[in-house]
Amino acid sequence: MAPEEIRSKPTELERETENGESSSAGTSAAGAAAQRHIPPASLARLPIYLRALTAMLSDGRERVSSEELAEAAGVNSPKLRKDLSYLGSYGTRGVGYDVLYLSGQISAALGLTLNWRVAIVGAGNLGRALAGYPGFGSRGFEVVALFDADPMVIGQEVGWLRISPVDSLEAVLAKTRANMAVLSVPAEVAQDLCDRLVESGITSILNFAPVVLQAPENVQIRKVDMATELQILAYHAQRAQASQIAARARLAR
Amino acid sequence: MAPEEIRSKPTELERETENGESSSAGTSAAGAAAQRHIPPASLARLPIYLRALTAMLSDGRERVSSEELAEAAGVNSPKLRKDLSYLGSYGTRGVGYDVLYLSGQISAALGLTLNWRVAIVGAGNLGRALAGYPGFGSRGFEVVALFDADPMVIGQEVGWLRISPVDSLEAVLAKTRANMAVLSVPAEVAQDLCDRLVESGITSILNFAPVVLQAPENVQIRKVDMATELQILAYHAQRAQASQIAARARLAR
DNA sequence: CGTTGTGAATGCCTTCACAGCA
DNA sequence: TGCTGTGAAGGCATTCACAACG
Repeated sequence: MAPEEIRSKPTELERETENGESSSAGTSAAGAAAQRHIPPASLARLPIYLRALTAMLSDGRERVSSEELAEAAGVNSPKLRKDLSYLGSYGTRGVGYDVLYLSGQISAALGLTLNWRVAIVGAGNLGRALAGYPGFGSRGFEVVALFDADPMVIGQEVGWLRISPVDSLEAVLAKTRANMAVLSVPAEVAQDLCDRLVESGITSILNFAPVVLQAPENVQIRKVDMATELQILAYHAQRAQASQIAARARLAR
Repeated sequence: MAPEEIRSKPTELERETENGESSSAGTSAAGAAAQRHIPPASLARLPIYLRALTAMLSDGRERVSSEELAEAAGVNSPKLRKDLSYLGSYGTRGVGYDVLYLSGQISAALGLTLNWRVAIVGAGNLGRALAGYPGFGSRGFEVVALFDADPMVIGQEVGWLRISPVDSLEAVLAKTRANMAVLSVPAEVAQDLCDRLVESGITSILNFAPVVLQAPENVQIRKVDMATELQILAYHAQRAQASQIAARARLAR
């Protein structure tokens, strides 16, 4: 359980600055993350950096500057450096960052050294796409269960998994010791299944259904919604179009 | 082409306040949106409000207060009101909002009254899931083409569409007059296809591939990445776990 | 009288410039 | 000398309280 910290550059590292509560003497942190809290906006970019670093690693790259990494991640370099500074000082001035070391540190900060056991609820095209997504396994995420309600698909195999009946949700979650869930079900049943997941002790849910889920606040819910994204694109496209028309009208005048 | 404005409460509406450039005399706006610019954070929430309103409409609901709508959308009511205020004053003090009217106004602001013709590139499980997604058609988005590179799937039918060879991308985009694209292809080929889309005049792209795409800045790109979302969940779950362990350690002391 | 619309205050995110260090 | 790490400044976003108004 307690994740080994990936090291390769043993410099100053120990930081005892707790996150506010329980200050005073060193609680010394049972191996795992006693890191201070990362601002949400920065947190959301860390996976991007990690992905870029991983790509560099497989290219055999050993060092990288903030400038290059920022470019690869599509941000500017001061932003990148500030983001990394929330984790610690893992670079070398005048040189740059060690690719392997930095990726290890980001992984640790994100908690990817732990074993995440993901249950996917809903085995339609989307659920199957997710189950077969290669990006999962490579990052400490293991899909341990796949559910559906349709008797026609229950029992089918997808990759290494057999689709379980959603009736047995609670039992299978317990047996597989899943600690995360992905909801890829129709909107109408999403809230009900969310409730059952929460009831079963799941506290991290990724929701693909186009509804706002209600859950206790100790449950972390994130949503992915392509309709929303398309609508935002439509807004910008419409504006671009409108200002083009306006420009043409100005010319014609 | 020029979208009809959905009306049902003809009050003060005309706003000529252009977005900065081209001020002076009334350019009078060719029917469409001459609205002022909406802050990104608010913009991202409008689709959620719209979805909640649509659900209320189909429940036969006619009026709603900011409090109720906020609840349904998972935000607090001052935030909702401020967001709506960027569009205009569409409520009635002491009463609330007309559900139909407000949803029409949000749709118009987002540009959903125009016809968006979407091409989906990549017909794997994800691409098929997207092609069959019911949320598209209902919001002014029409899937007009579906591409794949695999000779085994080219020619297959998905819903009303036949899968086209990606070799004919440019030709089919032109013929179908697509003005938006969704990329649901493997990461390795995403940038190449993005380039071809841009070359063909597409300026709005929704990217599901786990790479940062490079494109000219007049091209709007949005990304959806489940690996990123899961990693953010992992971060929070790990923290919750860590602070639980810390609490237990404090008790044991 | 109840609910919207909005200035003002607060807090968070980003940018910038440069100090600090290998 | 060159690149990282970070305080300080500026710009958005959110919150709040209340004025405006049907």
